[in-house]
Amino acid sequence: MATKKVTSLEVAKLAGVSQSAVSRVFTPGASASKKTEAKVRKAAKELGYRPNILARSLITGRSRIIGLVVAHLDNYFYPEALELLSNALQKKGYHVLVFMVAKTAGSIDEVVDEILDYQVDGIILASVAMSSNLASRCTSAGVPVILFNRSQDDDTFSAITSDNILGGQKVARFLIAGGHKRIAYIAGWEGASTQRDRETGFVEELKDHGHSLYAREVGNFNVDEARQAAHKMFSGDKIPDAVFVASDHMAFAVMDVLRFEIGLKIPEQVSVVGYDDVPVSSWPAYDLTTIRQPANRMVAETVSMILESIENKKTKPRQIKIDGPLIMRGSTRISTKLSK
Amino acid sequence: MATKKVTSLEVAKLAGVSQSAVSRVFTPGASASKKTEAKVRKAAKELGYRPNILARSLITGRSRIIGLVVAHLDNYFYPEALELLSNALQKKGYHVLVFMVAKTAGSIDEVVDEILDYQVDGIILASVAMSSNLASRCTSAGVPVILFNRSQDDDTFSAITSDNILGGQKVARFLIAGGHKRIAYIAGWEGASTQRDRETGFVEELKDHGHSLYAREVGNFNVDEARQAAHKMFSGDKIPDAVFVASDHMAFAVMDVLRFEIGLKIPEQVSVVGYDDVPVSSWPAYDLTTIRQPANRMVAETVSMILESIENKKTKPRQIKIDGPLIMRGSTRISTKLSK
DNA sequence: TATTATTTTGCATACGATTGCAAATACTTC
DNA sequence: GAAGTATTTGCAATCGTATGCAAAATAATA
Repeated sequence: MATKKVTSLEVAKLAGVSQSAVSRVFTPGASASKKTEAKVRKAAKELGYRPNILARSLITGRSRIIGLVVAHLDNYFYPEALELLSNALQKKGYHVLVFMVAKTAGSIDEVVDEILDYQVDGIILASVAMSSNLASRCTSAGVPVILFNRSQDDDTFSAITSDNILGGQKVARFLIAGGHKRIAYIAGWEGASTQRDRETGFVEELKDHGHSLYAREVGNFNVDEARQAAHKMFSGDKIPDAVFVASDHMAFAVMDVLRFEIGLKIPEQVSVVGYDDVPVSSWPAYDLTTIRQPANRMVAETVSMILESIENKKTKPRQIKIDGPLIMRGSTRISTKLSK
Repeated sequence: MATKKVTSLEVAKLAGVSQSAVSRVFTPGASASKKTEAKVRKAAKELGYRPNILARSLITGRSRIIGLVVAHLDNYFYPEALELLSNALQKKGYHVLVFMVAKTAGSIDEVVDEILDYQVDGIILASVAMSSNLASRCTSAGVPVILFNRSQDDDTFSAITSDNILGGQKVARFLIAGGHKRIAYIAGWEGASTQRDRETGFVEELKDHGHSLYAREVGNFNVDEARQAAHKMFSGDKIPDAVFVASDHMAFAVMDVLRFEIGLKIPEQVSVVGYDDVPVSSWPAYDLTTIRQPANRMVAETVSMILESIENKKTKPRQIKIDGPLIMRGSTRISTKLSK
């Protein structure tokens, strides 16, 4: 009934020691004799005492909270990443405070300010950009910032991404090797580095092999817009025979339009390639060829990097790109025989 | 460089007022004259001051943090719910601290203990059960607990769910009306109230109409096990003509098995119904008939209920069930001869 | 203008822990 | 058993903010 908070002082009284002794027992790396430790532990258990993390944070200056800013969870790559991140950080004694934002750049600064209010030990920005103005706020506050699945031109930030340029190249080589002649691209949101890199790698590699982009539309990483893009792209008489879609999620929408609205056979008439390798991609209904973003390795790098930055504020920002394989599935044809 | 924390004291000095004055300006509902408020605001902006939430929490006893415990994000209902929850709470000035847990009951108590360490103002358990032992810890700590998408037999907890019993009934009526004769069920994890309620409503309603369950397997809310269940269920010679699957996610797996491994036509040979109405259900490749869990309303109720409990500790626990419609799509046939 | 009612303000304390310092205790070693 | 070293312990200050209380300033009333 009475919402009683058990404090270290009460434990101390019960155990017959000083309050500092109690604190030392619960502070890793502090010295206490076996005897007092035993007494304190016993008293603590009896009262149900647990240290107040907030009070501890106030004095140590570390909250063991990591702020995570994430835009949408609609791309199923993020739930996966979030789960892995949270688990990995939990194992290290940290926890994740989640902040959702609209994609519009304006609100992000505001949100990061809120984050800083919580005295977080670090910030992870998932697929979100940040004004350099605010960036300096963070660094001057001593809070490391890491970009996850996004990079920014200025290398003031650490950033973890898959190797999007290389990924785009792989797709290009794969489609060319498959004998495709009219290769198209459906882009994500142009403000995203992931989008730009995927397209750059893809287009450059096409060019290097004497191909050029046969068609291009923009889907903005959005299912509805991807649908429209597919309609536009495949409405004429001379349609592409392969399309690289900048994310799996858009690719699913594109496949649905091609199959169920336009009536094209995949992969016989059109090959479709995505990017991310979210779980749905492997489901037989889509069976989508795609580039895998190795979420577990990306998360592992992110975690180790942010912890390192927390330990040692001097660490220089690094950009890490993690290579991911092309997962060949049934949405692409590989025969060199031409269909038209 | 110098990781300087700006404190209210520094602002006070610059503004030429006392520290309390600064505090009052930033404390909603405290009194300060226009003049000092202006001075303080100016100084604060100049120094980039923002109140330290942790220090504030220490004294007010409220952290404006809500602990959210969630098991897996693999069911795509949860990302959606998480996003809505986080957004709604953010609007009210709260933030979500995420704790991932394994589904095994043991670890949950441990996690809730960790949560309490952060002095959270409330706890939301998403699809997770809790020992009554721990429950009393929370209430005695004055921390309200709400179950989201799960209920527990003892009504010591507030719980928000969709009306799973009614949902199961709706599916039964719908399948019977569709003229199905051999109606089967693939269950979720038997430890979940959602599973039990869906099955209860379904089976009872079948019985009331003179039907009984033609077959039953268990999928444990798990894609792989759902696959196996489908294989088992549809391997004999006399197979069901309709199957209700306890979650959309499992239903997708079942559909894939039926179509691509067993070679059955949906809905001509088998009707499939799911539960949740996750976004994928409406995608043409699945086009799954399902019961919608109204995530937005569930979240709205959850938020208003937890805030209410925080304001007024005396509130009695309530169980709320929210009705969701059956969304009819292409995975089920509707008999032309039979009608009601 | 004098007097009272109302705000505003500063002082000092509290929230629940950590930690440097010095005193007290335990342990070695001769 | 005494002297010296290592360990444990309590005291007290501290982290950054909120808030009760009394004094000061302002507004309201006669």
